[in-house]
Amino acid sequence: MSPRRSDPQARSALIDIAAGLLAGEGPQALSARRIAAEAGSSTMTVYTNFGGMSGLVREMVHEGFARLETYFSHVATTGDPVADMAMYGRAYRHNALTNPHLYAVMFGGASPAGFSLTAEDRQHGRYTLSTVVECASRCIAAGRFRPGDAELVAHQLWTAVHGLVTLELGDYLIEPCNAGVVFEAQLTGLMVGAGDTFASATRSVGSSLERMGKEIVNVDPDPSYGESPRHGGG
Amino acid sequence: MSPRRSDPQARSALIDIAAGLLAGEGPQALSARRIAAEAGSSTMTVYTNFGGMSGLVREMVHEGFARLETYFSHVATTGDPVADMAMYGRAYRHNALTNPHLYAVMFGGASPAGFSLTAEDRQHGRYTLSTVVECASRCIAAGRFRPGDAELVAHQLWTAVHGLVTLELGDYLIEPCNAGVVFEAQLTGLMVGAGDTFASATRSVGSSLERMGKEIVNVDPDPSYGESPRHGGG
DNA sequence: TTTTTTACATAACGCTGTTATGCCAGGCCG
DNA sequence: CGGCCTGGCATAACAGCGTTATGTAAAAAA
Repeated sequence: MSPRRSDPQARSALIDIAAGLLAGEGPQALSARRIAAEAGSSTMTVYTNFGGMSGLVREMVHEGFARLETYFSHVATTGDPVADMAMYGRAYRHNALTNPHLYAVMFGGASPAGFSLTAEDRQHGRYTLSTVVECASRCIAAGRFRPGDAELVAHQLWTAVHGLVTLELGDYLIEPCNAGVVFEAQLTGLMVGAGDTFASATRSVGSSLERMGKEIVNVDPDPSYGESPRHGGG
Repeated sequence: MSPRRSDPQARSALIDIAAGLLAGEGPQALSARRIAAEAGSSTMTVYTNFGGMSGLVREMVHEGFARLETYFSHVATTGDPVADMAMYGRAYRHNALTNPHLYAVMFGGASPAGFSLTAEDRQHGRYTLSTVVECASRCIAAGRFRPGDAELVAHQLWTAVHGLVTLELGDYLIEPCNAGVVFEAQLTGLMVGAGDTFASATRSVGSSLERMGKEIVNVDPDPSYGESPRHGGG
């Protein structure tokens, strides 16, 4: 139509269109032809601007993390680090529920078949959680969480909330196990589990935990199905 | 080649081939043509036996849950329900790490673009966790977990472990946050969070939790990106 | 103004799931 | 035994995908 040269807004325009398509019609609408048609151009624009669909999806993932960071930045510091932490959890879930398809692209790989994130992309995403790590540090410093690695605690919270959100988006959580109820219970349980009662509680629970071996890893119901030997035994 | 009629083993043979392809070469090898070529037949076999790729993928999901159930059945009952529960968690993670691609298909939707599970499929998968629910009941009955809904507790554990496993498979967890370390810490924290120390711990933590409002859900950094109004507030 | 760069449109390649057509081996019935 | 008929499978085609080669024309550079 109007082939203007070096249009700096072309990139963000395409990203916006792709985001709208993803939000409105789901992942299957994320095709180069569809995006180009929506933008009134040909599929080549995707390649000149992003080098291919992977590049565009990558930008959308960054956009997704940017939105998450925006939500995080809107969490008001209450002075109570534990309360702040729970708010970060709620913000995380709210972001995922508000942008379900985008969240699926970020973590679930609901994108063009052969797409996979770069290590740098994952690093970028993990960096978004530095806010949570800092909050965990504050919780520990305030004596509300037991002394330990703040990053470890933050990862515990992250993985737990991520798991619930993922299953919630996949419609795996149904009544009467309301996702919101499970979420709030999860939040409380995580705070308690990370809390200062840990040491005493470990006395009653940990003894059983230590009794457990790991012989389960030797059980292989059908070795012929064995996939890549990824399981290193952690 | 040898067009034998009504071969009841054709289905499982195709499933086996598909599972092997998925395990060996990843999700992108899961194509009707590839499977047919591997089976020495044409793509029509996929349609006569499964009605399409979705049907075959569905069967593979069932296969995945069957493997998980097998692992669960190999968890020896130690007499300590909390220890058993932790073992279920380890079995769950072990199954996911042993069959990473299959696990991704089960929950991540790493399958043909437009594929989605039926409500019955999810019900089927959830049924696999009834073992964990029973174990939670035993934990509660033994006074090791605080009184409450066993299904709720089981779902908490499930979502937490699932989240960690998902991020681990997606290479989102890196050193020094070793996934195994996070996992064991998560297990312990979950047991403590669900434990009988909950009531007392809530006294110190819950007060802050109750102070939190939910005003975060009103923050919308960029409404133009708003996706489907899925967020019902749980 | 002339040259070069470069973004884009067009068309094609190889791939995907899916479907219509036709063949041909079985089971069934006369 | 011979003819019919059902149905699984192979072949080929259709629509769509990501990607790429080629050509064109406009913007930047000389």
